[in-house]
Amino acid sequence: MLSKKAKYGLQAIIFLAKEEKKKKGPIQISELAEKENIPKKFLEIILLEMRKQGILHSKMGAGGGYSLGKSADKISIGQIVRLLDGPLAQVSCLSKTAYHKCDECKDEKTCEIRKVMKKVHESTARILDRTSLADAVKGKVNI
Amino acid sequence: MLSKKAKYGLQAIIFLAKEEKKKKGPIQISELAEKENIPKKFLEIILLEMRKQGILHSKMGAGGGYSLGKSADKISIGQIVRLLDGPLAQVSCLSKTAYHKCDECKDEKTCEIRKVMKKVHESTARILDRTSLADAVKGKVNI
DNA sequence: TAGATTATCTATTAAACAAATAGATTAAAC
DNA sequence: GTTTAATCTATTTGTTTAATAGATAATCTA
Repeated sequence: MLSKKAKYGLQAIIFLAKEEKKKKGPIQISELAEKENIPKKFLEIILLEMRKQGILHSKMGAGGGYSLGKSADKISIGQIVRLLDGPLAQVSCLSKTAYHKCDECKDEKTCEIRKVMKKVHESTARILDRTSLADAVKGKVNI
Repeated sequence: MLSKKAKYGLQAIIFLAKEEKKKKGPIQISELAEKENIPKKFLEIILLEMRKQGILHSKMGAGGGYSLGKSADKISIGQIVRLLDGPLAQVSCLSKTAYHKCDECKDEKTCEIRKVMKKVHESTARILDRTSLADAVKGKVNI
């Protein structure tokens, strides 16, 4: 399951991507929180994390707010989910972004669990990394 | 990520499936715990849950222990994971076994997050539901 | 330059969940 | 009736999730 954090983050960035098209400058946290029904303070934390990764851009002060940090077709859904919820892999020995040998595992080569989850991970990563924010907004999912 | 519970459970049932072939009667929790390096008391809980679902069978008293509750080709990996870690779906509105409307969601039909995660869920469920315990033990994964 | 606006930082909290442990009880075999 | 092994009841510890509060820093406008 996605955490609320990841869900809120996705909702927010999708909202921003849609606004981007209207060319009306940055959106304030409070507006975003209200429109998407997300607890404001929690949203602050989430947006900040995305900004630190460069997928969002922010501006302080009057007339400030949040906007996309790069073009929506350069942001993948996978990147967002990994950032907010951690690795996509079901077992850490499969993660490319955060590899870590499983504690109990005797032999990665013969581990049956790993073998099954490898397929799951591959198909998940494939979909999420190939589908950009721009695609998602259009309702297009690349398999 | 799989929880330790699910990982332990899979390790244990795979072990049992392999033993089944040797036709040597049930395996005791303590042996299982030792061979697979799983905390015994924790393993008890896990095995019990699987027994209650009918995928394991147990026998008390001397000479007792655990064995598969049905043939390994009638147990899917998906069933085990769902049992121990809950629904496979990334968002509850996609789960067939535990459907639940998302709190914040305005319209399921147009939700972009749902649309992407639907594909992920479909491919995950496909793999895990089509791969039986017997397959997994053979190192075979059905896509 | 003062005041308003808006993001950012530091800190804290409550509740839920994950992971594990301890001890008593029940069922079966011999 | 003693031994073996699963089962039940209860508790504990630590971590994570989700959220809130209040102070601070940057930017705009009048």
